[in-house]
Amino acid sequence: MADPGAVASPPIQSEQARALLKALAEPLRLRVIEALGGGERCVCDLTADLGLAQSKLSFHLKVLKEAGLLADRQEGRWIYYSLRPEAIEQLRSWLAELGAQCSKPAAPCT
Amino acid sequence: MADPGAVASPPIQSEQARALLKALAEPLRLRVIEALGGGERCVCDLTADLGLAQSKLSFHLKVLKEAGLLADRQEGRWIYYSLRPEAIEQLRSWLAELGAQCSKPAAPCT
DNA sequence: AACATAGATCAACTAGAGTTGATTCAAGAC
DNA sequence: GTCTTGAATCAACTCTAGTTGATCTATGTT
Repeated sequence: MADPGAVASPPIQSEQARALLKALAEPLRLRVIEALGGGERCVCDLTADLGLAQSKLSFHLKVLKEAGLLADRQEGRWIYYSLRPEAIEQLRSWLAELGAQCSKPAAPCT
Repeated sequence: MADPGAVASPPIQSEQARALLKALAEPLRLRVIEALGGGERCVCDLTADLGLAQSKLSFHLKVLKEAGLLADRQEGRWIYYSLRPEAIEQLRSWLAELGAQCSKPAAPCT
C-alpha cells in the first residue's frame, strides 16, 4: 500500500482528509473556493467580489492554503490564488474508499 | 436546472455540500464515519469500539444523521446506523464540478 | 406490575475558531 | 529617499459548537 516514490496524489490519510474537510466547511471559505472554482483570481478581486474585510479574507485564504487547497503566486504587488485540483482529487478518492463497502449489514446485537 | 421528479442524487447545491463537509469535519465524527465505512453498526457497538461517552456519541450521530450522511433503523432496543452512500456520492460530484475548470489563469490585475 | 438497559435529550459549562480594527511588511510610483 | 497601495499579521473580543453529567423515554425481561 505504501508508495514512497510517487510524486503526485498519494492515497490520502484520514487526518489529511479531515484537514481538507475542515477548511472547506466554513461558509466564507466555501464562497472563496467557489469563486476560485472558475479559475485563478487575485486577492483584490476576491475582496471586491465577495465584499469582505481585507483581514478577514486574508485569514481564510491562509487557512485554505495551509490545508493544501490553494496555490498562490505573486506578481508585482498582487497575489493570485487558485484551487489545487490535486487536493480536490485526493478528497474525492478518500470519499470513494469510504463509500465502497459501507452497505454491509451489521451483525445483530445480542 | 430544477428537477422535481427525480428521486435519486439530484445535483447538490453548495449549501448542502457545506452541511456535509461540516458534519464530516470533526474528529470524532470522522472516526464514527470511518467505523461505519466498513458497514452498518449498532450504537452500543460503536460506543464500545470508539470508547466514547454515550451522550457524546449520540450527539454526533444526530449531527451526522441530520446532515444526511447516516441512515438508522431500530430493531428491538438496538439502533443500527449506516453510511448513506448517496450522500458520499453527491459530495464527490460536487467536488468534481469544483475541480473542473479551476485552472484558468487570472486576468492580470491593473 | 417493577426493573433493567439502549439510546436520546437537556442545561450548564468550556474551548476553539472566526471577527474586528490597528499595525506591519513589501512592492511599485514619484 | 518618501508616499501610496496590496496584502499579511497581531491582540482583544465574540460566539458557536462540543462536552459533561443528569434526566427522560422506550423496549424488553422477570
